Amino acid sequence: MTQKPKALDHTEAVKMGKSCVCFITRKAARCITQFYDEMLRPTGIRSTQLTLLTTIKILGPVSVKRMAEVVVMDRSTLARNLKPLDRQGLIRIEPGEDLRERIVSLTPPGLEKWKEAYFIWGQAQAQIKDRLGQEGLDTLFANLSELVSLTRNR
Amino acid sequence: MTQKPKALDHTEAVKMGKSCVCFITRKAARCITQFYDEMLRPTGIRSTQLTLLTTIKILGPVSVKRMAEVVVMDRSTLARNLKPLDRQGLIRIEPGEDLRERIVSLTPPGLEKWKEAYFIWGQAQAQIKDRLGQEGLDTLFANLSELVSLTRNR
DNA sequence: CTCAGATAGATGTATATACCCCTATTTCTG
DNA sequence: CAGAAATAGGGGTATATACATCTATCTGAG
Repeated sequence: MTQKPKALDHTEAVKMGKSCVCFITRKAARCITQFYDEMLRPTGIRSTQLTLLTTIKILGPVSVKRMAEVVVMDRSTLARNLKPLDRQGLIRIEPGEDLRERIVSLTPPGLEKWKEAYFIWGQAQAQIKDRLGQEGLDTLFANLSELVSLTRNR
Repeated sequence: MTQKPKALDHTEAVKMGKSCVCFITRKAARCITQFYDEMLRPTGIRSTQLTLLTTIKILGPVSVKRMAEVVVMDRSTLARNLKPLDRQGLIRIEPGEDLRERIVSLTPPGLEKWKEAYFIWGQAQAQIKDRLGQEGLDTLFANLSELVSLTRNR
């Protein structure tokens, strides 16, 4: 059989374009982020920031290190992502008892902002649910969680 | 019934942390990107860049505008993401017949780099498949594609 | 043919992301 | 207890991402 390198390359490229988990996941993240961000626009915060506010709300005063573990984000990334929230006065960052640590907590304005954003988040989430159904949503969640743990525990 | 605002807030926050599609998708994208990037490290290119090389390979000489549509990426984002590839000499960017357009194409070194990276991509993809199974992979793809089209066609 | 509107990119700005290396602490070991 | 090892963050660097706005070019209506 004669080989046709060019054609073979092309087939493989197409296959990759259609089956790359990294590509589709990043693409979906871009799209879904835009969707939520657009809805959150009136609040002045973005989806990532809402995630962080929520995490702080749940974990109470918490160190950057611990937060980073929970949201599965690089420590330096998280520290930088916290800055806009700090600048807007939505969170407080102060040294902990262990002076190496920074303890993050929600300010009263931060709590208000969270409530405002949570309301809109509910609307965005409902739109997604309308389209995927609760079952589709559950499957998606299970799949993505699997992906996360797959890449974490190696 | 007496209301307990604080406790209610907390419950809602936890619910959001556990069910936010945007959060889980972004988290998965971070994890999977790190996974692929780590494997691709020896090649000197990253997963996003491999995606772009592949797209260029498939679409042949193509305008930035068209490419952006295909990969579902903002035009300005794409233009900036192409720069590292251009700097490394893996792609060529030149004016099209329509002088407003920039036409992107793969250089011979770019093709070589693509082949090298494709090989590694296959290994990464295989590891994912081992864990999710072909079926799980298909479901994941379907779910995420649904998410993309959901946010695109509104 | 001319000019108004549409289109493709480029640029400014801001956030998001991670790696590497450095510093300040803390903890552990001899 | 003193010095070594571990740990938490900070800052540098580079890429990834999008929106708003600007410029150059093209196209279509008159």
